[in-house]
Amino acid sequence: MTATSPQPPTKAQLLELVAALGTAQWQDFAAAAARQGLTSVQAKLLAQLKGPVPMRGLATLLVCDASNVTGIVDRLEARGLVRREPDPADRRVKNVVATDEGHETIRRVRAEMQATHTALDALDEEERTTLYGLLERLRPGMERRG
Amino acid sequence: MTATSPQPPTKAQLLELVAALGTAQWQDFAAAAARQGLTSVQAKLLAQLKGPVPMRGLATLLVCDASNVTGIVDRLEARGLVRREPDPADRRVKNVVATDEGHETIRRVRAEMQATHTALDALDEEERTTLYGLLERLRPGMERRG
DNA sequence: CGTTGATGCTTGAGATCGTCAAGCAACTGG
DNA sequence: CCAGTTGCTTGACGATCTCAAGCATCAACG
Repeated sequence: MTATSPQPPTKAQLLELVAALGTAQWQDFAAAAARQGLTSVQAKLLAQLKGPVPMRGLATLLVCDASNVTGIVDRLEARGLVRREPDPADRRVKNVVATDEGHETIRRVRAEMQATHTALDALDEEERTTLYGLLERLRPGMERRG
Repeated sequence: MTATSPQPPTKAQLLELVAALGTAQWQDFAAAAARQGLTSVQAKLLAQLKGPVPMRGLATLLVCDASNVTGIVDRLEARGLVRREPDPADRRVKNVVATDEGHETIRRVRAEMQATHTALDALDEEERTTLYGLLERLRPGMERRG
């Protein structure tokens, strides 16, 4: 059935496959987060904190209401994984920063996404380069509405 | 910057890109579902119903507790999008079936995932074939734990 | 047949997630 | 100084999710 040039997949098939892998990866992430005692959303927020980010910025990144971020940060802060710092330029703003323990925790989550790591290990360097290129081509259409 | 053979991406870069696209696609799906008055989870459940599926099977497909499925199906049933039918072979089992309106609703959700459709339209047939092949190579590592 | 154990589903309690409306503090532009 | 905007929090409420408990049914065994 498979020669050097198989039948091109329909858009529906491709869409289904992309959805399936997206779901699988998300659940891998959620499971890894749970092992660190975090919900998926908490881990996702923590993953954004390479530097200080204002509450409003987090709401934008997570595509949710700002009032929702308040609660998530509350719980992370209660566990010592993030800190709220005043913004020197605007006293309304609170910048969220990951603590050392926060950074270490999200590093562990990423390291423990076994299913994803295993899957990526199945590709050689050339295939990864090709895949990366194709996915980058998809990105422009995906980010910021459709 | 880009020659015919760019530097191979690190696994971390590839992982980040996969995660970003997975997130974008999920939010595209959630937005399309919301336009039909559904939450993402309700739409996701509805998307599984090509035929009758027992409650327990849905819990397995959605990777969640069976008691959770009860509530989601309750709400879908109250809106006439699914039905619970007795299983002729096992009176404990209730099979969930999408109604005509349920099928039509999930069809509309899929059709309205504009960002995803637009993104896929950016690829030509050969690229889609290549991408499909690579994603299929990833699947074995992703499904069923890692 | 009857008992024992496993399985399918629901219920209730409790936590998190998510939105909206309202409120206060602080910035911005006249 | 004043009006409008913006950033964050609070409270109310619904949806999602897990766990423990309960009921009905099935399967297996004596």
